[in-house]
Amino acid sequence: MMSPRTGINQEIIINKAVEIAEKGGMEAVTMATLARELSIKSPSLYNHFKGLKEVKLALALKALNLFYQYLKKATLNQKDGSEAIRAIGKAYIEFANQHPGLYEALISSPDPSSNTIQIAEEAIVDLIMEAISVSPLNEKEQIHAVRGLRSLLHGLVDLKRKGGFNLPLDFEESLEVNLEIFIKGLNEK
Amino acid sequence: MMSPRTGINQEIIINKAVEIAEKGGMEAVTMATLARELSIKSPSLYNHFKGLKEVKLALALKALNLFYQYLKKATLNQKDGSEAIRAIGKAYIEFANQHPGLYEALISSPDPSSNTIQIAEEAIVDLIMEAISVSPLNEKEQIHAVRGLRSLLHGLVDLKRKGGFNLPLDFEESLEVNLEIFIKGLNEK
DNA sequence: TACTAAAACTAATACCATTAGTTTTTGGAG
DNA sequence: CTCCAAAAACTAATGGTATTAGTTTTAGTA
Repeated sequence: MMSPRTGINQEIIINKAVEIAEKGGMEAVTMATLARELSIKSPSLYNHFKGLKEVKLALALKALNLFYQYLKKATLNQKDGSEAIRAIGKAYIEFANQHPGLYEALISSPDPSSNTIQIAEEAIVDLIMEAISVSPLNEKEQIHAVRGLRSLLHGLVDLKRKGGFNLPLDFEESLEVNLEIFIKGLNEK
Repeated sequence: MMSPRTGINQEIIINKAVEIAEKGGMEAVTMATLARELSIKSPSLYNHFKGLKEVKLALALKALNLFYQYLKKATLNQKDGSEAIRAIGKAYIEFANQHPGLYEALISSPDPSSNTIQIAEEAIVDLIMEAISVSPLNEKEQIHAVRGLRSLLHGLVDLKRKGGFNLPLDFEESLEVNLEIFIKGLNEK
């Protein structure tokens, strides 16, 4: 089906990229590192991807889908609104803690306007929307609130990773307190 | 006082780095670009800074102080808690919109454990703390809430910049709705 | 078995940061 | 007023990165 000389392919490259991102973060995902780890020379990678950006885009897509699966699992057991929000918040931070490299990959897509990326993001947004749609807000406000919850969670992850939280105060507790603040604010009309 | 051959100095370099960051983002802040813009050769920069990381640290510090001044001004007119939170939130997003390169610089300090950086960050945290200290939360919860507000605002900025908001919905409105959710959640016990 | 196309390769270019070693310059000491 | 030492510039070189062009290898298919 693929004719002559079946060697490395896109899937193999992206799997290796996942591995490298998990070990060393996005900074380690380079054509040079990929080639070394795959025991080929870096120009050979251009037979499969146009360049590093395209590799990172495919990696972002893979990471987004893994992230979605993780969040989905966490919300499977039917829960009411508040519980669903807590479950999503907890899962979001768990994923980012356990897979910092993948989280970095999915958040720093080199081309956010890409169709495939937007579709994958939409699935996550829909998941969060379900949890929030129980609130007394109108639909527009609910979409704003989804942005708010995503921003809160991403902000917590990103500021923590960048050393923005210096006071000796438990991070998990910060998550819990702020989820409660968000839930209360959402339901108090 | 500085003896022989007074040429370029740290201040001049950082001012140019600010200029470059404002125009082209942190990606454009390189030793090569700095040297070109200052009409010197890049190795000469090493007479004034140990390397690019040190330059970026000094730039982050400068950006943090400018950011602090901006937020400070926005909260000068004595306001009650909720109004202060709205003012800080608005100013935070304004600064990030008007100076995306500086915001990027201050948030991506190459060494968050640096003393000078931590002191500058603390000033900003204190500013936000003042606004939040009106709430009925205990002190520990208030610190968590400061983290929450910072995370919400940073998340909004960062997700927007990275193309994370695709629905045709006004960004400023997202800010306003989520500030109200936060304020309500903060005050409802 | 031979051809073809994919996938590897080598070689080269053009960036980047950084180090080592050399030259230039100039304020202040004599 | 001269000279000298130290600061700040320079050149040259190394090694890292992405990428392009052109060549060789290889394996499935005709």
